[in-house]
Amino acid sequence: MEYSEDVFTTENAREIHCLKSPKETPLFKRLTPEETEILNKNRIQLSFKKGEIINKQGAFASNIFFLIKGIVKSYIEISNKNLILSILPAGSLIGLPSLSVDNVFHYSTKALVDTDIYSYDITSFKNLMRQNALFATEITDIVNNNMVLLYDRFFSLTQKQLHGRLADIILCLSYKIYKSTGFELCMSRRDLAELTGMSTESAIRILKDFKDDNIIDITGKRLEILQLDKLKRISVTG
Amino acid sequence: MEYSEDVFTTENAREIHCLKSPKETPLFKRLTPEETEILNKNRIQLSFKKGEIINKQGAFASNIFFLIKGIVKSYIEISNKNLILSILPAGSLIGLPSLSVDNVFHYSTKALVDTDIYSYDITSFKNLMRQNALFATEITDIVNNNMVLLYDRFFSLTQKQLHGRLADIILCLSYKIYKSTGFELCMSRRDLAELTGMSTESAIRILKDFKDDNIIDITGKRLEILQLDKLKRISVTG
DNA sequence: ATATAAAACTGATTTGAATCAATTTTTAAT
DNA sequence: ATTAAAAATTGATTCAAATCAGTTTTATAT
Repeated sequence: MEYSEDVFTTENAREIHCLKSPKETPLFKRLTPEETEILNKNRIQLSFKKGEIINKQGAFASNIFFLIKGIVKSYIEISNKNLILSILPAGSLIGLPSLSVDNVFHYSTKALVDTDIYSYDITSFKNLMRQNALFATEITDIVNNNMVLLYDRFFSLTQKQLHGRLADIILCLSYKIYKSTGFELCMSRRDLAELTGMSTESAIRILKDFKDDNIIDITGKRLEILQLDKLKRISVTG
Repeated sequence: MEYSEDVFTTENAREIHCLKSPKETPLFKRLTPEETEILNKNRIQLSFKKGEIINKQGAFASNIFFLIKGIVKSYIEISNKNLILSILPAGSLIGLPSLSVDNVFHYSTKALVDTDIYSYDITSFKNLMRQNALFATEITDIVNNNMVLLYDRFFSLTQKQLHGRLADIILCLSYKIYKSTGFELCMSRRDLAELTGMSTESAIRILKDFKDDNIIDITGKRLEILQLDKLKRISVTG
C-alpha cells in the first residue's frame, strides 16, 4: 500500500517524524544566479557504491555534501559502540554541524545503496550564508528540523522498551524513506539494532515477535506492514 | 577548585560537551541599531521563581526567550515519562526550533532557580533573520552547537551504563554550569535521573556508590568532586 | 509551630534485555 | 563452482536496572 499524498498533512505526519523525509528543499533556489555560479564552480559530483564510506567522524570537514540520489546512514562510532543517528534519503545535506562547530565531521556516513552526491566547498557555503539571509535562514530551518527529529528519537530510545523502539523505526522507514507499507529493506538487522539502540539478537527476536503476531511479514530483506494500527499502538504504548 | 580559564581550550573541552556552556554570544551584536530597536520594541522582561514553568511543550509558540539570569531545564514530557533535554545557563535561547517547525514549543522549560528572561516576538525574530544574514548565521551556529551537544547526550544515554551516564552529567554540570568542582546542586535527584534516563532510585544509589568510593562527596544538595580523574575514567569506560 | 506533602533513601524482588554459544543461511570473493 | 566470510537465527544463561514497598528526612504551607 502506497500512502496517499496527503499523508504528511494529516495527523499521521505529526505522530511520526523520527527520520528525515525526502522532501524538496527550496534551499538552493534562494541563491541568485551569481551565487549559484560561485557555489557550483567548486562543486564536485561523486558516486559511492553500497557500503562505501562517504565521510569519517573526526576528519577535517572541508566539504558539505548534498545527497542527489540514494540512501545513507549517519552514525557515531566510539570505541566499537555504534549508534545510527539517522537514515538520510535523497535531498539531504550532510555535515551541517561542521559549518559551526570545530571544522570536523561530527558523524560518519555510509551509503546503504548506490549513491550520488554533490560535494560543496564548505568555505563557499559559509560565505554564501553570511551574504544571503534567505539562504542562511533555510539552513537554520533544515538544522531545526533535524533537531526536532532527533528529539523524537532521543525520547524513543531512552523512554521506550524494545518493541516500542522497533515499531517506531519500522513506521519511520515506511513513512519517511520508502513511502509504502511494503518495501525492500536496504539495511542489515544489525543496522536496525544500531538504529534502535539494542543488540542484534534482540532486533531479530522482536521482528520475529511482530511476524508471529501477524503485525508484519518479513522474509529476508522484504518487509510488509500487515497491521499498521497495531504497530502504531505498540509505538505509542512503548 | 575553580577551573582555570583555559579549561575550555584544552583537551578537556573536547572531552566534555554535553550541556550548554554559558558563553557570551555575539548574536545581538550582529543587529544594526534600527534592527535592535525593532526587536526590543516588543521585548518583555519576565521573572520566574524557582520551580515555575516558563513554557509548555505543545503550546503555540509566539515568543523566543533569552535567559538573562538563572538556570532552567528543558524537557520533553509524554504520558508521564519525562526526559530532560538540557540544562540551560544564562545566555541561552529557548524555543529556537519553533522558528522553523510547527509554530509550537517542542519542549517545556522550568526555572531551576529564580530566573529572568527576555521574551521576544517570534515574528520580529524571523523577519530579522530574513533580512540580516549575519544574524541568521549566528542562529544557525547556535542551533548547530545545540545539535552537537545533543549527539553527545544521545550517545551517552543509549550506549553507556548507569555509572557512565551519571559521571557524564556530573562532569558536565561541573564544567559547563557551575564551572567549579564543588557546587550547590540546583536540582533534585529526580532531575538527575531524568537527565540520565534512569530511575530516581538508581540515581541515588549510584551517587552513593561514588561517595563510598570517595570519588565525590555529596551531602544534601552540596556536591564536591574529589577525584576528577576517576570520574572521567568512569565516563569513558561507560 | 504544626501539619502535610514532597523528596530522599534503603532493601528485596522481578524483569527486560544483553551476553554467550552454537548453527544455519546468505553473500562475496577467487 | 568452491571457499571463506559475514549475516541471520535460536536457545540458554546471566546481569543490569526497574519496580515495589516501606522508612526517614526535608521542604512547604497554613
